[in-house]
Amino acid sequence: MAELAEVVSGSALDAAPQLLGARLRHRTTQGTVAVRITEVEAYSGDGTDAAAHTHRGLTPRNQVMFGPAGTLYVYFSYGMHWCANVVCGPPGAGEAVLIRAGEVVQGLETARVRRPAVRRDVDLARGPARLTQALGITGADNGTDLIRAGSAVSLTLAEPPPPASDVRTGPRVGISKAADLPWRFWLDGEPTVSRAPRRAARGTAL
DNA sequence: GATAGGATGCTCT
DNA sequence: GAGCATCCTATCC
Repeated sequence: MAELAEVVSGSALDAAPQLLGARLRHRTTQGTVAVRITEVEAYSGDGTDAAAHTHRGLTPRNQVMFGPAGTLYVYFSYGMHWCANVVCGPPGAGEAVLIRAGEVVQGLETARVRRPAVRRDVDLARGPARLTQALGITGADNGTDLIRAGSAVSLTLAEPPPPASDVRTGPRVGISKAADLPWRFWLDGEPTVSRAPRRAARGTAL
């Protein structure tokens, strides 16, 4: 099986589809919650991606994204939401994969307590901000090493990986720049995948 | 079911 | 001061 360190050391675009099906786990005093990742987006640091946080260079907020691959990059968005990314590429590349949605596979009770307004379990982590809420991830977890055993937040690749025939790709969601790039990846048929605002967006096979 | 609009505060120009 | 990698509620089919 592919090693996580090896996967994330490649470009975000290469790593993103390989992170589908992986498990993201957060251990806290409240309990451990884990999700199986069903939807991701790649953000490139090669200068062509105007939507990437690193597009205009190093800032205090995005410095983690310029760090080593396999690090958790958490940022605050819209004044109320946290979003989680996995840093990819060599140090200084400024690439990351946004974790957009997942299925809660461990700690269901804890996730429900954190998101009491949710009626259906498939909505617990459907959307990037919902996913961090269900896992209990906040800015305090920014910079966590996802590869090191013993970290509060850890990432484990799917074994076996999901078949390529189940992976779909299409335009990213919720951005205004470089919105035409098909750098969103998700698992076909998963009810936990967040839907595109408009148009059915069935996506294309990988 | 689909869509529109408000909430809310950090980040960078 | 403008712009967000969003979510939730209300309202209308």
